[in-house]
Amino acid sequence: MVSIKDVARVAGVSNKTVSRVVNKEPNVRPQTIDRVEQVIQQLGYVPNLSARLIRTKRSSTFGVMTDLVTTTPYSGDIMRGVLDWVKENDRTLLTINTDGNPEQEQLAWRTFQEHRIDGVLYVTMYHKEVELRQTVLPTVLVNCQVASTKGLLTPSIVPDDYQGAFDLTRFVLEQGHQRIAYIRLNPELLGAQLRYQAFLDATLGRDDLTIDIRIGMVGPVGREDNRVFAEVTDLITQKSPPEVIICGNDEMALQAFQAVMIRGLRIPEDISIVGFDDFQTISTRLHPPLTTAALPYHALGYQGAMLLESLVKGELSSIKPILLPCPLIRRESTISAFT
Amino acid sequence: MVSIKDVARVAGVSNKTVSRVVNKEPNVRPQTIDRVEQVIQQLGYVPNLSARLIRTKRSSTFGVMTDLVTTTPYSGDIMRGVLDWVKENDRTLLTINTDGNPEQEQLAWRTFQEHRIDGVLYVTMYHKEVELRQTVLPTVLVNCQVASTKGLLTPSIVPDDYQGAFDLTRFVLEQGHQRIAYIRLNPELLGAQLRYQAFLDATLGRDDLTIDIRIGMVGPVGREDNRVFAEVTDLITQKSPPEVIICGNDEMALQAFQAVMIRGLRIPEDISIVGFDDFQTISTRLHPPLTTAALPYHALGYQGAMLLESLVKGELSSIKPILLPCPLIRRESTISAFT
DNA sequence: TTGTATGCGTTATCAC
DNA sequence: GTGATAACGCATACAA
Repeated sequence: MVSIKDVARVAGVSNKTVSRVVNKEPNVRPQTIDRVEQVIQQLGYVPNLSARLIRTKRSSTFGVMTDLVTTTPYSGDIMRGVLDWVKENDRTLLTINTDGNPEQEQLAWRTFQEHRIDGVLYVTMYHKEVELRQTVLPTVLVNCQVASTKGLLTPSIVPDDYQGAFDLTRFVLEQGHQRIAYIRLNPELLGAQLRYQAFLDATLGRDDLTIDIRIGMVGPVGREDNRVFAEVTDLITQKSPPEVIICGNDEMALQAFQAVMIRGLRIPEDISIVGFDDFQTISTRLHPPLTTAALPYHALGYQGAMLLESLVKGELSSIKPILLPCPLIRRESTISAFT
Repeated sequence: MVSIKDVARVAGVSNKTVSRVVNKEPNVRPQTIDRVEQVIQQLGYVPNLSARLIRTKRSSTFGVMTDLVTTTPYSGDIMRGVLDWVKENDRTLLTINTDGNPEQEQLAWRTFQEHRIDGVLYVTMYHKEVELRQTVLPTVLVNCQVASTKGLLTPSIVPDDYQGAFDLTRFVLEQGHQRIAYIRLNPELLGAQLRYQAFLDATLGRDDLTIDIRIGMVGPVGREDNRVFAEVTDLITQKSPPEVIICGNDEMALQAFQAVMIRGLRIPEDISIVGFDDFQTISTRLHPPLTTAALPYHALGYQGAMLLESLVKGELSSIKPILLPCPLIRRESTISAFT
């Protein structure tokens, strides 16, 4: 492989001059620059970042550690966000999948150290609480947060499930609906708890409402027992069925749609349905398309990387978790009760 | 940062001896090994891979270059497959997203060279043909193949869309159906062409069949105009509607399901529906679950990495594209015409 | 404006 | 079995 010395020899200059040209340092005569660049082209010289790292101690590389336990495949957009930031900021990305396994995480930390990574993004594919064993390297949590108070030293960025669900519920109430069904997500998910709590808070003190709460899925994350279809079927065959069904997420909304359609009811004329996530393959492909709240996956990754950069540079002022809004996406699966 | 010299000094041995212990080379006394390992623990020494690379010229790192233009989010499983192989084989992975943009690809190749990557996986998120400008590094194509004959030098691994669609069609015929509708995918997709051709070949010469072919989506990949719902509605309101609808993929099957359900028809009693991809969020969440063919995403990534390893080692005998089967997944959205 | 000497953390060579 | 020393490709300090 051709090195800086080869270039220097052929160009008839010293190593240092080549180095200056490559790194665009000042104080080189334009003619010399030209000549050196010619030789670089001609020999196909490409600088060796590893050699540079030994001297500078800055790898300009971030590591991503992820569990890849996914509830919706769109969470892959987090990675996309990270990759986009990294590309725009001349860094590179080392990715390791640990399946959420502590032993594999241990190995991952070690690998990152061996590569002299500048910082680590600890990414989970669904919003959850984690226990962080070690942070030998500057670390930012993406889509997850530490439970214990001692972990407050690790900055994190998460979606604002509470705000999203609160806005969604308020929207439904503004539509004038009074008989409301709520299908809960797997309580194991942190997002499920936040969304449910927001629903309760947003409906608090409204005694004019009739609220029917069901549990849609239970069991270990990713392999849960799905009861949504049965629950919705039960709901709509009651004497006085709900006017609107709020589903814990879009995947559940898909189930609800089918249960309703098979019964010959129309959406939204007979019953309104809302989801959560804005899982596009579902939300935009349903007839009618789904009113939901969007999880800001791409932004989580992008801003998470940004956050890590400022952490690495020591420019981070506050350490408290950053909440990214989940905007209400209003589509045609909901209708006003007043019309 | 603590280096090999620090360990050597504290342990009272030479650099080389520490190196021997770290790399598990022979010819070191057990006692010496113990002592050195103690000091390594004590000082928290972690070898610097960059420094090692300078000497050995082997980075033990693969690069992944991907366009991330995705038709189904499950294609992320390709990355999962790659990550799994890489983890099991003590390599690390550098990922760059190019959005399929040639200029960004250029930069990506350069970055890989700067890092002295051992080999590159060129991954596309849907099965397509690509033009490869340069392969300065050992490269394997995953989920894509080169169009021109000169590109035959680059090994590739792709799903066998043809086989999958052929088997699926044969399965439908064995069920005894004679009035068949086929909803075509965006013809831009290579998979769409292969699947359609397989359907034609599998039904060739069967004049007892009534075949109705529709185009479900057209336009640029990822932003296409979706006409499936309208086409299926049209199909089933005809005088003699099809007994089975073969959809280009699962996402289209979702549309077909809704069009059929809204009309009050039952699946599969009144009409059978099949998809392609085994896009789980859809295929297992439909009622009834969908008969389809599975795209082997994980295997593409996993075996692609394997392929790259043998290419790098110079052990690759044949260069012709590897086809991975798309197995038939038989679920309840289809029924025999004889019952 | 340019060059020389030295050091980074590791492995390779060869001598002891 | 073990160690001294050179070498890898580059950057830094300093000299010219």
